[in-house]
Amino acid sequence: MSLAYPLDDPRTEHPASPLTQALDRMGVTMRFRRDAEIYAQDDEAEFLYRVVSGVVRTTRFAADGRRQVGDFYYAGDLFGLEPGPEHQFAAEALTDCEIQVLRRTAVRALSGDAELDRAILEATRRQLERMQAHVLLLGRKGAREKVAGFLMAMAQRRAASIAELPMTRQDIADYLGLTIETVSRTITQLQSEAVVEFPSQRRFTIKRFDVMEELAA
Amino acid sequence: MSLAYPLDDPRTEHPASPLTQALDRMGVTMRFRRDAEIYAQDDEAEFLYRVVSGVVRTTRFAADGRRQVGDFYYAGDLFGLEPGPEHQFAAEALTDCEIQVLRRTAVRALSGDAELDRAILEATRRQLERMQAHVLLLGRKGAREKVAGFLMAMAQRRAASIAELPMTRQDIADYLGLTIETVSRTITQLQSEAVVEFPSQRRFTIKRFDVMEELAA
DNA sequence: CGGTTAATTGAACGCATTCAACACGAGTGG
DNA sequence: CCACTCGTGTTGAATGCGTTCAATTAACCG
Repeated sequence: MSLAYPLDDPRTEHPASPLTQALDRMGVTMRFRRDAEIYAQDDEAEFLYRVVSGVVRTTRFAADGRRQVGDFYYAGDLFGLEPGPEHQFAAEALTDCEIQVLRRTAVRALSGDAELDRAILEATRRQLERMQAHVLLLGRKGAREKVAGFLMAMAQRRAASIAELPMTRQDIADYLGLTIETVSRTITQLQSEAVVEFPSQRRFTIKRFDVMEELAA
Repeated sequence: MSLAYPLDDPRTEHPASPLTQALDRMGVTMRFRRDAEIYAQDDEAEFLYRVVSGVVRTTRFAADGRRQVGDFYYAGDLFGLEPGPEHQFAAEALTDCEIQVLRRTAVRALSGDAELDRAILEATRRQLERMQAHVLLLGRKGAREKVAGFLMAMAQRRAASIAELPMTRQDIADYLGLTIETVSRTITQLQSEAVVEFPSQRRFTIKRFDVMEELAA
């Protein structure tokens, strides 16, 4: 079983919050292989999850079969914070990954620890912020703007000058509310305009940051 | 100065949470007239807000001048919970309204009150839930589905069989990532199919719940 | 090497947009 | 009462962009 992407992924080094500590102490680390389901849509929201390595995506299927990708989570990110008793989105392993899992009731038992509560609130706030950014992206009219916005966000996740896309074009399309063909065409177009460069299908660098910023603004 | 909509709006009766109590005790009630700005995009996020009466919308302007409507808030709803030090969206009075305002530092000073923290977390969770629903709406392909989804959500806010739309077609369009013309045409079409009925431009009832549910699913 | 999935490219279509004109209601003043 | 205005909403016709369907190419892995 060889991994498509390295498991150790020292991206955003989150500080050792009480929540991280609680997960380390009381959480169980589980492994999922590519495309395995971590939890299902409409499952009880009874656990809290943290990505140790790999990448996770959340998805929701509409009645007509269309799929909406909610978000992508990288090492250090918390997910499963969705409100309500049931998950609105399913969570799947985009790549093979390690996930720390903690029962919510365990968090609640630890409560009274105001710092822990605050850590969860902060994580929820971050999640909200990302959803707002997603709304902004989806609200954009043009495919160029959507794709550019997505690539900019992906590039920002990486400190390195070259960014990787662990997800397929289909994932990107379902995230942006477009089709694979449109995503592909748009990327090709941005390349031909020397705005971005794709040395391979899943790796890219931004050549004209100004143009991209303008599109993603 | 006559109001377009009644100020007393006993819709969702939120329970008297610690947060509500704190707002009642320490909050200041302010009045805004239609289209007045409650806070600006990129303002410091230093207050917490609660709608007493009237309706509020949050908006964000892109660099190209396009406007994205983030959400609509009714009596009892909390807003201004956005993460980060700055507001991602501006808040404006959609109708004349009364707003209770509470300094965040005041909330923080009251903290240690675990119940209060939990109330804020719950409000943030609800906000997140609404953003997720918004992402789902925006991700939909067709204008029919978007408009139907919006009308369903608006109808659910009202217990009454007849629902009101305090916002303009432009607001709806900017919320759904469409144009006013498309919103108008779609509504006309739904009417001609006897799926919804608009006795006036701002009031409607759903005639074929099954069809609407199918579209909004 | 095949075999399979992912990604790109091409051509025709369809839906939302754009630009423009018109309708409607509320408020104002003759 | 009518005429006028302004904001809001509806309707029409032509355009354009993303989609759809289809075929081809590229990448990955046995």
